[in-house]
Amino acid sequence: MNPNPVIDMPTRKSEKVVSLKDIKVACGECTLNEICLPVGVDATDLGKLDSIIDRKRPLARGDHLFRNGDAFRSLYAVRSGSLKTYATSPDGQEQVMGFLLPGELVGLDAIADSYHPLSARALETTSVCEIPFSDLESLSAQLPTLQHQLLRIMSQEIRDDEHNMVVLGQKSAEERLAAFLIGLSNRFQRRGFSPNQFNLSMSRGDIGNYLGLALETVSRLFTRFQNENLLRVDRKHIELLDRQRLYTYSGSQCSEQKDPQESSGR
Amino acid sequence: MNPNPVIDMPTRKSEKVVSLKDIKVACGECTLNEICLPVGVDATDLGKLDSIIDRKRPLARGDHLFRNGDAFRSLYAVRSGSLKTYATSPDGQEQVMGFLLPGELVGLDAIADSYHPLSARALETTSVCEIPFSDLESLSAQLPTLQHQLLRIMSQEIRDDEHNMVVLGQKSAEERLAAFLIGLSNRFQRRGFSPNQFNLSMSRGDIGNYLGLALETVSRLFTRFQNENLLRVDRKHIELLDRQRLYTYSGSQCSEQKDPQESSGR
DNA sequence: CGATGACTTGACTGCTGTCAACGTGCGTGG
DNA sequence: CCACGCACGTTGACAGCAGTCAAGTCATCG
Repeated sequence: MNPNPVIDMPTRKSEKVVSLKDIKVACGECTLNEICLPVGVDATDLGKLDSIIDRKRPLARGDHLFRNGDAFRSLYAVRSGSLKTYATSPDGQEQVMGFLLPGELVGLDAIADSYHPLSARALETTSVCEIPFSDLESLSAQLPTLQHQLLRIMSQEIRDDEHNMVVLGQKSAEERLAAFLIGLSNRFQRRGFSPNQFNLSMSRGDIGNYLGLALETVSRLFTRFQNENLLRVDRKHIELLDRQRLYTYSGSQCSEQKDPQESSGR
Repeated sequence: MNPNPVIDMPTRKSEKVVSLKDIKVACGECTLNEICLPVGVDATDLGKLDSIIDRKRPLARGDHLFRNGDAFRSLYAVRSGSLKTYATSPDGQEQVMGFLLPGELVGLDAIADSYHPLSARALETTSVCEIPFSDLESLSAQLPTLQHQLLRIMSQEIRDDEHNMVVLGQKSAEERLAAFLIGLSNRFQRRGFSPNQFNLSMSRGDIGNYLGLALETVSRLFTRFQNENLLRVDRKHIELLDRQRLYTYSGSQCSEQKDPQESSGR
């Protein structure tokens, strides 16, 4: 139920102090290392990367990883769980900018001006790896594959954002939701989860906000898609019944988060 | 009229072959070097950067710098003129993704998968510096300031794209156009042009496409803004009469392309 | 078991897209 | 130099998608 087959993690509600060693899992043993920062980095160099990374205690649902305006010191890689990032407008309105799944990097937009333009909040129990940026920069200068992978990840983020601009700028409500679901499905698949069945960790309101739609519209579309036998939805649980047709619904050219790095099997 | 006070350039219509030396201007002498890739790179290292950069002959209006699907080998820095980037959907539709002004880098979205996901086309006579990416990567590993600046530029791009997502997802038509004009104005100012008076090198159709609006809507808004004495518009020429009020119109929180690097004075 | 928050459904309004006609400026060619 | 044609831009009429407001339902948790 809780999408977390990746890492053993202290039981959710236990407040007892957990030794950091217990949740420390080296990149080499992390099942995400084929889609995360270490891609292409060989075993010996992986140790150097490991040594700068700090595995933190899990965040509870609703906890902030950082807030809009915080000084930028580190990037974070999601290890398990999920996050949302959002901007806050002067009048207090929230604008959801993205959802982050295991293996994805948060905070790339903060490098430019050394503070976080967005806030990041856990949507469920979530653990992250903290990667101090100055260390990462030094290490990148020494490890060409690491430098390359960092640039690739940032490039991929730019491309994904461009894709989102198309979705937001040109697509109808139903196309947006379809594209969103296909994108999520692809991302889950890439992480070894079922592409046809998953739980949404975010609310309807978050989805609507992210897609530039009213939450009522999202809700209506879910029931419509269900009536058309495209999918089955039960509260947070989604089952895609006809991924192909859903893809067509999305106005095609939807390939959000499609395999960025094809290196080893799986 | 032609926004090009930056670099001497061969006369527009002359078809005679121009020696490459004639248009070769080293980064050190380029007035854009305070907002371009060389930021922070000192004089001696600038020579190394220079040596990998290839200054090409100017593109004519309508020429492609690269096309969707082309292999990725180089980034390009705009030296003078302007470009638009756009995606092409399966059905041949164009989606404008951005407009590029002097000092800005094109092609950052192509690093991830080694081909260009977008096409780039000159909106007017435009010259660019070609920067072979493999050379840039090697050099970055040697020059920490160059590596840092490259990461900053990519981070800035991500942030700008996030800003655009807010504009497209949440803003009304008038807010979008106002935000677009404020953003352009800021970018012109940064390059030493007047922030209150400039020429649009792109068509109404391009603007609408970029903002997710029908070109008719863009046209209507221009006349409305003019009637409200926010600006004066004559064909391609725009004069902003009340930047403050236009900013308010944009739904605020608009700071697209605001001063990224504040290092040395003017 | 009641309260709270998330979600669903309905009715209505309005913004913005579409279709269509018309105006305007520029380049081409006579 | 003028006339024509074309591309680009403006303006108007109308319609439809999606937002807003509002009421009602459902699940979860104390």
